[in-house]
Amino acid sequence: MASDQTRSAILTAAERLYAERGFSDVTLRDIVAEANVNLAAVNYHFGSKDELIAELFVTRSIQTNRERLNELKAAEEKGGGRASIEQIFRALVGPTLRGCLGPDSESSTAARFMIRASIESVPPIRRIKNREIDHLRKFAAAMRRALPGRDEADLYWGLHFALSMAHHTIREKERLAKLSEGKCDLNDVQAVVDRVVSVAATALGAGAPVSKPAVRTVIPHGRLTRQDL
Amino acid sequence: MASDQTRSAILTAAERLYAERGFSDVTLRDIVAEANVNLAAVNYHFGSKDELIAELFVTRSIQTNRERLNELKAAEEKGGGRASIEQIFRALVGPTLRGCLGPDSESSTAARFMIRASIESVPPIRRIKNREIDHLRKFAAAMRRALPGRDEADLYWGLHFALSMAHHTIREKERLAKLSEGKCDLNDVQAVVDRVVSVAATALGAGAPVSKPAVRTVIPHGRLTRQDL
DNA sequence: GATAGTTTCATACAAGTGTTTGAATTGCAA
DNA sequence: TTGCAATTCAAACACTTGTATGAAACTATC
Repeated sequence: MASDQTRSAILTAAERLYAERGFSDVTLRDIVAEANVNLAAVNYHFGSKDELIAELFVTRSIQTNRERLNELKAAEEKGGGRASIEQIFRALVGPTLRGCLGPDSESSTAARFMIRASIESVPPIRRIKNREIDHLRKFAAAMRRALPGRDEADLYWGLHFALSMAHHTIREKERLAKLSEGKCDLNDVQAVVDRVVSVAATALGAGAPVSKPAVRTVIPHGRLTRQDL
Repeated sequence: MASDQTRSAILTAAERLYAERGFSDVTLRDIVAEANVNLAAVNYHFGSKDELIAELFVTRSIQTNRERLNELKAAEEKGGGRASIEQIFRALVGPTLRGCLGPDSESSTAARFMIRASIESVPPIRRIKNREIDHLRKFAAAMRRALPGRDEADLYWGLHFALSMAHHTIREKERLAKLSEGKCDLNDVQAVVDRVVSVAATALGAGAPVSKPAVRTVIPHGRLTRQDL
């Protein structure tokens, strides 16, 4: 099984290059040059370029989804099996926004990679995103528990809008900063999360948002367990 | 000047193929085969593949932006130089949503092309989108007139969220339909527009949304005036 | 230390890409 | 009809791309 040295060198180099220059501008030859490995190593270790990209994306997605579910679970346990709608939305959009915005989003390769993935959307990543539905259903279920009797469509629209605001903020953060001439502070992640949660919750006719801190640890790339995402 | 027949045949074929199969799957050879013209015609008439894509996108963007501004202007004139925040949001998201959602979005090549452009985001299109800021500033100005004294950042966030919900709904309409198992009706465009406007306006602390019909005419492709977009 | 399995390597492959070329053709005006 | 510019065309160009190959180097086991 050797040291996996080559394998993780490829992952690290690929993530950095994709984060910096985007998927369409980076070739396998760029990656192996950066990683100081042979060209054939990519196909040997990953099978194909697309599988390499998929593994990069899955690794980061697993982390985000785990954080989301942890936060949701914590909120529900504290509330005796039921979380407030604000807590649910916070668990949904918090991890993503904290990961892709904020002070270290410029320095963190993982964050910049995920932003690229959000903007460019190449085929292997699209395929994975399509499997995210099961994950979202868990949040829909939590919302149903929080707002019983509420029209189902309203709940889904609320979930959808919460994700809309979070993802679009990440995708277009530069444009928003330029448009607002810096008046919208995208570095204050806490405030951004509060705002998104507040708007999403208000749209559902719930109360005012609550504030809550959170931590984030970064998974290094390595052999992947891939329990799906 | 000849008949421009070749030129518009290329535009038509390109838009259809891009709409159907996406940018990454369609080559110039596919396009010229569909258009029954010579391969070199693309470079002769457009200069490059990217300029062809840019022209396709600019044509449709001009249409959307014109509709937006017309609707905004109409609302402001009716309100004596000041439109309500709901009217402003409606003018902003209505044309896009009507164009990309609704019954004819499956049949309309233009609509499917714009959805592709929203999902895939290739370089020439990204470059054009970056120039959209001037256009958005006009809406920011209208919002300032509608809600004088309101914090500037709030206004920009409101504008941003309105666009977030509209664009994300277009991008992920299939996922939302699947997630909600059809409970979210994306064919009722009027209702979708109402919902987006309502949420965006509520987020700004304004009142309930108003309802308003609108018409849409499709510009055929042809020689482009390109007064920017 | 021989053997079997894994990993690395240089190199070639095969195909597809947008673009260019220069000659043919067309259309229109003088 | 002639002349000239605009357009079309077949062909090739010049690369880049991801992938495959088969020998070499390494590693661990017996």
